[in-house]
This record gives sequence, structure tokens and C-alpha cells, in this order.
Amino acid sequence: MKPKNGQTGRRGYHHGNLREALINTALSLISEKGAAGFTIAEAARAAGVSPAAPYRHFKDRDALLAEVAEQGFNVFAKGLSDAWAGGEPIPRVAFQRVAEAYLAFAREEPSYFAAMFESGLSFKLFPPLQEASERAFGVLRDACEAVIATLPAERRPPSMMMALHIWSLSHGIAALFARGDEARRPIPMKPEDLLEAALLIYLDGLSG
Amino acid sequence: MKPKNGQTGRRGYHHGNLREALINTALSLISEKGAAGFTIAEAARAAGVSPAAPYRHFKDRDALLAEVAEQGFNVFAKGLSDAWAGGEPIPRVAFQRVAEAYLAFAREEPSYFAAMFESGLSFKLFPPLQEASERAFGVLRDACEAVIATLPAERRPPSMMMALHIWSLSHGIAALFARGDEARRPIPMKPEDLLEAALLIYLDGLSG
DNA sequence: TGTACATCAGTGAACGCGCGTTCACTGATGTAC
DNA sequence: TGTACATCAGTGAACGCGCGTTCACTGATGTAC
Repeated sequence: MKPKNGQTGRRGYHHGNLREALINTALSLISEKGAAGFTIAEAARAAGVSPAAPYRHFKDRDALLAEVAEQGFNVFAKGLSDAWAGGEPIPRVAFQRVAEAYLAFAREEPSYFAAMFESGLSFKLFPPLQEASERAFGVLRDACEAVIATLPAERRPPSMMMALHIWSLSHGIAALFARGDEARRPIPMKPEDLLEAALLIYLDGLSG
Repeated sequence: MKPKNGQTGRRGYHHGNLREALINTALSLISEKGAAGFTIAEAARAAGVSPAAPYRHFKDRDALLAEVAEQGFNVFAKGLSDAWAGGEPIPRVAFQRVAEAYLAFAREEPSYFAAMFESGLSFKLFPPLQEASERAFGVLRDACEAVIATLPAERRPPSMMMALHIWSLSHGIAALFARGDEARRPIPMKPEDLLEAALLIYLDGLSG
């Protein structure tokens, strides 16, 4: 029987799951002080471990931040994918749900959001991060394709273009008005309603 | 006749224009290392001044950053306003120019852009910053109103809503695909074309 | 025009601090036999 | 089942560093008379 210590998950000399613990700790630090204020030393302290320990698992600060962002994209992709739910009951309704899920993510996971979109990490340097990002975008693109299929053949836009439009619009509203932190700008309506209205207008424009 | 030293603008013991010099220096530091990497000490060094000197002009790091962002919003507002040019020759054409100007700003002034939108400054703490931001938004809103006036009376959306839609869309494209720094995501088309297409679809949707 | 004085905008040294990272090390764990 | 050994995942002390900020100060400038 392995020794345990309940509360912290720490198992004596060996932490047991330091890697995950550091990622979670990073998340709360980011939510307290923003992505800029996050440091490896403080993450180590919060995880109850010596300042050298994180280097067993992450090359440096950026590598840890990149893993946070990557995990964020995975959570994000799952959120979008669940909202899409195969496009049931009809694609347009599911489509609006996906957009709502985008805003919900920005509101409920501002730390992930900051790490993913505002940490200044270069995607080139972290290929797994780029791949995770592309998977999330893929959900959006699939949804767009399903909606496009409901349009008359002669009015179908390229799905890549439409997906980029929807991503940009959702992202703009999320980053400016729906984020769950201090940088949110107040507006006199619900971000969800704002986005829903924009999507209706956009889809009207497509249908012609 | 005042002493001069040409190159640096420094005039002996007194700098002459340290306040502006620090803001400009901050801009180049931000473009080198991102808004997070900017420090007052380094700005002082780059301006050729002792580390205590900046405190004659700015309360602290955030205050300096806020002034950079504020100046950025002023440059931004001017760019949008020039592009709008009173809505000549016709509002829709001028409107597309405004959108282009948004992307141009993100591409050509990534440091301002980062300070304005990604530095994590709280607008509540810097009212002049908020006001500058609102002036820039005002240009966009005026442009929307002019375009709305060309629509049949029964199809006119609230100008506030339309302006927020356009802002979000432009901002999303700018932040994700058109910014002039490492965080830009590559896409297989020009951001300007992407935005132009989206606006055409949106305006079609409005016209019904 | 000259001078005394107030004010402004810098200096430079110093402080305490926390960070990132390295190093030789050691306790804990897993495995071959 | 026991034991020797390799490997893993930590420790803790130390380093050099640069930062933000304060302090008493002083050179430069502007102005009243």
C-alpha cells in the first residue's frame, strides 16, 4: 500500500504527479496575475516543491507555459465539440451553440484563454501547441461545412473562409467583451446576444 | 542659443523631452520582447538616463505602459478617421477602407497593438486610456451610422450593435491573422481579403 | 541688465527582492536474476 | 522471496542577475525685482 497524504497529493519524497500539478498551479497563478506574472519559481513553491524540481519536467518557463496552452486548446476543442454534438438537431442551432461555447470558454477559463492567445508564445517553436490549436479550429470548420451543406449549391462559400470568419468574429467578441478578467470591456448587452445577432446576419448574407 | 547634441536629442544635464523619449523607447522594447518583457529600468537605459529619472514623469511601470497604450489609441483613431475621410465618395467604400486601416494598424504597429489590447491593463484604473479607446470606437460607430443611413428604414439595425460587430470581426482578424509579430497565425489568404469578404456578407445580410 | 532664489529634472548609489538555472547530492522506485 | 543495481524524481544551496524604488543630492532653468 502506497503512502498517501490526501490533501496535496504529495507522496513523501516523490511528488507523484508533479507535472500535472505544475500545470494546474500555473493556471491559478495566471488567473491571479496574468500570463506575464507567472514564474516557475512561484509555481514550484505553490506545488510544495523545490525550485529546481520543475526542471525535471519542463525545459524552461516557456515550455511549461506552452503545455498549459496546449491543454487549454484540448479543453477548448472538447467544449466546442460537445456543443456541436454532431450538428443535432439541426446544423444552424448546433452552430449557435458552438459560438456560445466559445464565449463560455473565454469567460470561464480566462487563464487558459490568456495562455493560448495572449502569452506571446511562438507556435513555430512548439509544434504540439500548433497541432492542438488546429484541432480546435477543425471543430469549427466541420461545423461550418455542415451549415454550408444546407445552403443552395450555388451559394456555398469556401468552408475555410467561412470558418475563419466565424473564428475571428467569435474571438473578437470573446477577447474584447466576454473574457473573464480585468481586461474585459463593458458593453450594454450580453456578449452571447451580440454574437448570436451577428451570426444571424452573416448567415442571412450567405443565403442571399 | 540652446546647446544641442543632434543624435540623441539630449541637451546636457536635462534631457529636454524625456517623457516622450521614454514612450518611444518603450515602444521599441515592446516590439523586441513583447509587452511582458518591457521594464522601466531598460527604458531608462535606452533613453540614456539614470534608472531613477523615469519616476519624475511616471508613477510606475503600469503608468508608463498606460500612456503608451493611450497614445496608441490616438494614433489608431487618427488612422481610422483618415481612412473614413467623411465617408467619401460613398459610405460603403469608405467603410471598407476603415476596416483595412484596422488591419494595417495591427500589422504596422504591433507594439502599440500589444500595449492597447494585450498588456492586461485595467481600463478602470486609467480613465484617460478608456477615453482614448472610446474615441477610437467612436470613429467606427460614426462610420456604421453613415452606412446604416443608406439602408431602407425598416432594415436599420442599432448602430451600437453594428459597430460592436464590426469591431469584433476586425479585431479578431487583426489579433489572430494580421498582427505584425510572432503570434500571427498563418492563413492561406490575405487578411484584408478575408475581412472584405466578411463585411460584404454581413452587409448583404443587413440589406436582406 | 544683473542677481537672488525657487523650482524643475536630472544623478548615482544603495536597498531588498525574487528569479532562472546549475550542481552535486540522495531518497524512492522498479526490475533482473 | 531476496538482493543488487539502475534509474527516476526529488533536494537544497548557491550563483549571478536585473528589477523597482527610494534617497539625499545637484546642475540647469526660469523669474521677480
